[in-house]
Amino acid sequence: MEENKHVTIYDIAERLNLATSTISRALKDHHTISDKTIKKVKKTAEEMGFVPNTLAAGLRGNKTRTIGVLIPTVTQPFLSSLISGIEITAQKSDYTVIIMQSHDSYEEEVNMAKSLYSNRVSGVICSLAMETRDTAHFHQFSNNNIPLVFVDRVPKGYNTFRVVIDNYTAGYKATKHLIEQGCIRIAHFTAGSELGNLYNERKRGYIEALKDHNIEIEEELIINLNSVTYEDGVKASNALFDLKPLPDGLFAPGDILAVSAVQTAKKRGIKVPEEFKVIGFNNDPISQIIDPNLSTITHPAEKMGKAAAEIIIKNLKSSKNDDAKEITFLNTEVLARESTQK
Amino acid sequence: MEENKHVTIYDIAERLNLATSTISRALKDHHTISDKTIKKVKKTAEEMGFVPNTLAAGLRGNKTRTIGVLIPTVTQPFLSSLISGIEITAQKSDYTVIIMQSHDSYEEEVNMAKSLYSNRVSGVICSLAMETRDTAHFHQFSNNNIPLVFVDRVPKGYNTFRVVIDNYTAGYKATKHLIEQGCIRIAHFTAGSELGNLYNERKRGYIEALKDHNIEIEEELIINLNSVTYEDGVKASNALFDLKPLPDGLFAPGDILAVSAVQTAKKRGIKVPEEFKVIGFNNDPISQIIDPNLSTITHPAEKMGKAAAEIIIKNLKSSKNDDAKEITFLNTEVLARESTQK
DNA sequence: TATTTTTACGCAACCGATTGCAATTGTTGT
DNA sequence: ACAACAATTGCAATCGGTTGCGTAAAAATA
Repeated sequence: MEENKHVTIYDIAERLNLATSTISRALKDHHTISDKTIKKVKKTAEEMGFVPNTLAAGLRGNKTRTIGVLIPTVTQPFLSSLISGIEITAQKSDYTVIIMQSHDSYEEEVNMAKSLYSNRVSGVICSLAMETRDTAHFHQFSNNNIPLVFVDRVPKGYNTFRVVIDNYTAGYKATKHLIEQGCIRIAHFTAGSELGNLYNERKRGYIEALKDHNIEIEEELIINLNSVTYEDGVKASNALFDLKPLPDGLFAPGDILAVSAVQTAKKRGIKVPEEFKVIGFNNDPISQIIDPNLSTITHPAEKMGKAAAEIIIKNLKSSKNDDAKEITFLNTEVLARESTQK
Repeated sequence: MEENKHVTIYDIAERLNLATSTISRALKDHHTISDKTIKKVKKTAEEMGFVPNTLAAGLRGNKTRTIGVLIPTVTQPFLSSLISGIEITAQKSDYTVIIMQSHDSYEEEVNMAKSLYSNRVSGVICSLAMETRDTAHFHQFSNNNIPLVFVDRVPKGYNTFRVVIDNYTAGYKATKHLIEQGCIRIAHFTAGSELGNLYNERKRGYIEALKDHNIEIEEELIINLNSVTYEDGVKASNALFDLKPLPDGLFAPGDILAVSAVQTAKKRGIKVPEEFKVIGFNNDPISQIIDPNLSTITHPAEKMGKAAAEIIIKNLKSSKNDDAKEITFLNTEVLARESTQK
């Protein structure tokens, strides 16, 4: 096994009797270098198997062309699609993506933010951990002019870029859809109010839709879950089905929860959608697999990832220090499938 | 907005009237530095908000504590779980993970391998792209003593670490399970023989199991798919159900395919598992959602990720240049659920 | 008290690419 | 043929930690 040292521009320079500065410029098609030299350098670089050391370039230029992604986990369909979008866009502009999982832990998020900073990422895309209550650990980016984009689970009162959907409207639409399908006693699952309180927003939409249609809001139909997991969904569903006059609809703010409700209903002999209609959220793959197919709200994960990455890249190009950090809203729509059919 | 320059060890050195070498060593608890100084330095570093520049350290020390992950996509459940495992293990040893998606394209894989090398990753974990036929683009790692671990879809005839399951045995077990459940005409979906030919192995297991149980191998029951997708699964399923004596079982080497078969069967009025039993592969989330629940073969994604990361980290610690690159086999087992019930 | 051994810290080169400015060579104009 | 200018290329500093080696100060030994 050869212990090949990495080939550097010094090696090329020596071979061609040129200065490293010339090599460096030639490789980048700098206009002050003659075409002959450029060709010669590139050819030699290729021959010698030269691969630029991005560390050196990054250190010198103080820019790494790296986007740090800090999210709760990569295994949720929404988040893995988000990553996919980020990565595709980053790739096109020759950016590298570093991914870290907070596992919804505040402490890990803080450490990882520091780690990203330590890696001198050029930009950061983050979806907040559930636990996170304050965002001081992101100041290191803002203070150093490193573009920061929050996606989906975004903090309030922090002037940064945000890429989100309108959770209020989405919640409203989902609920309205149930009403239109004939539901009159509509339940709702919601989750602990975290910093990026998207569940609160969805709930708000739910409540407004009911109000607008003159349906009474019943507190017992709104169940608060500890976590958005299948297990907690089953618990909540059972609690729901224990109610005396059975609700006839459910707006679950996540497909996993909706699926748990559908399956629990089945087990208890409640027919979906005849007796009980369900609409989920996210359009996860499972929504099309489960029987009956799940009506749901689209959540354009990949688009959001692309949008976030584009914001970072654009912002990095035009180094004008925009103080206005716009919020990007992406559309959602109701996907009416079997689980809410009349 | 403050244009805070990053705090460096030079800043700390100046403030404390010490040399940068002392600062550097103090921050790492070097034994030649007095406890007093160490404490003082750490306190000051903290106060000044010092965050080490990993680029500088990486450049100088030629080690970045970064693991590059090169996989087809992050959105497949198996692969996102793999990442999760890698990331968890890396995190524990203070390694950073860089992720790149080849999208099953050979060309992208080549570029990204170069990009990882360019980023001077300390180690590489890769699952090959479908298109990939040769592995020359990985020599840059092997030649430079950068540990390289292939996972799941691994090349043959390349002396590197490999973390895999025994696809032959898994295929054998799956088929045997169907036989035990009473199937006598068992179909099989397989996919184009790529470099890391795990589908071939599973097929081999399928064939051997049939032979061992004196069941004739019928070529028409073995359907070759272009891609392992839901759409192609539906096509293959329809082809299968067009056969005159209907097969009574299917070993699908992926849960998506199995699900497509189950749903196609349902649509055509074929009862699962009464008339047609199906076993999948991977234990994807959908396997537990679909009705009937899908029997499947476990594929320990997270464990495989952890194992791969551990190999890299271990190998990096003991810099002894092991020429023996062991293969790690992880266990798989049959999860008997509804879709193969007698 | 003089000398050897520890202990604690400083000096300066180094990793590899980038870049402002200087220097050299080549062209054009007169 | 010579000045003026453009086209190329070289020099050397720089980014920020790291580390081998040297040295001063403190402690131990003679």
